[in-house]
Amino acid sequence: MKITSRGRYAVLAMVDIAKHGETSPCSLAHISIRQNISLSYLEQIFNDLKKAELVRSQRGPGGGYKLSKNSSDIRILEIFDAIDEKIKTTGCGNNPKAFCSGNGKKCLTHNFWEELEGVIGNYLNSVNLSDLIENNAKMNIGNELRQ
Amino acid sequence: MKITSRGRYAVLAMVDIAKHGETSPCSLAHISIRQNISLSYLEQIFNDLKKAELVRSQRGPGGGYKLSKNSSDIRILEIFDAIDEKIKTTGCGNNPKAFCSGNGKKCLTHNFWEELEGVIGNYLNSVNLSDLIENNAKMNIGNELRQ
DNA sequence: AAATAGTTGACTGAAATAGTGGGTTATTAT
DNA sequence: ATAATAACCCACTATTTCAGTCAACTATTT
Repeated sequence: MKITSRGRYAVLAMVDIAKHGETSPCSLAHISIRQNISLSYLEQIFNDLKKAELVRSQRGPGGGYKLSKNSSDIRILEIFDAIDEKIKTTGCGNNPKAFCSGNGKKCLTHNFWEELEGVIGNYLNSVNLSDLIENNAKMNIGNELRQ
Repeated sequence: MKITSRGRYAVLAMVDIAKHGETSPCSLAHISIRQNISLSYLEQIFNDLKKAELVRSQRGPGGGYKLSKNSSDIRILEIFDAIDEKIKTTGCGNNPKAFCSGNGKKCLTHNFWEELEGVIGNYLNSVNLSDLIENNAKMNIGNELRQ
């Protein structure tokens, strides 16, 4: 069970914007340096984030990206959906026409995997960007400082 | 976020044994047919399950694998651990000596990913093999039959 | 002795992932 | 106007992981 770098980067970059982009937009170049993520890779990711209308872009000097809503209104699950980071634990992808074994029957573990997907999805849906920033602020007391 | 086939197969095969191997051992050949999993692949997986002492083997005709404990005493998380299906959502793997960025600092999202790992781990630890069989029996009422 | 079934290790094809690189277009500041 | 900036877009590649195969060997039972 792993998360792709793409997924991790997307969330990290969004937190970065939530933190630094309150007033003026954040350029990908800055995010790239602050969070140590390849610029070209960020471009691809933000293409998707923009399509999903989680961010707005501004071209030219002084431009960059801003969140399209309040940071407390952007849930991590939305970011996952935007970049197509799927939560997929079943083998069949829940296609009711061709369950697990392909013979229309669910395998012995199908329901369990679906429940696991639910557990993960619920958690990702319960956390928003502003939670992450607050959590970080709390944890920083007596801990390493974060960028 | 995906689970590997290896992980899915391991749990599925263990449920199969829990269901069919009460009295006499289950051969991998039978599991292979019933659950539609490549025999050679199963062999690799059971090598690990045996090392972790989740199953006992019996060679020769009539042989096969049996659970080494009661099905209600085998938690899904143990199976994951046995076959090295890691729950890994951080980028750095939680190595305290070289966090996320490699400079000793945690990234902005590190704590969040760790919490997610906790949520998933807790769930996998809360379910055992006998739960899966019972759940299936329940769901079968008014649902498709399972193999 | 023959059949069964676990044990072991090397190897392969395919797919996904992560990342690079080059060029284009819009906007802003000088 | 022009130069700088930064988003936008597309094609390509290297690496890794995954899933599965193949072949040979050993122990056990009938």
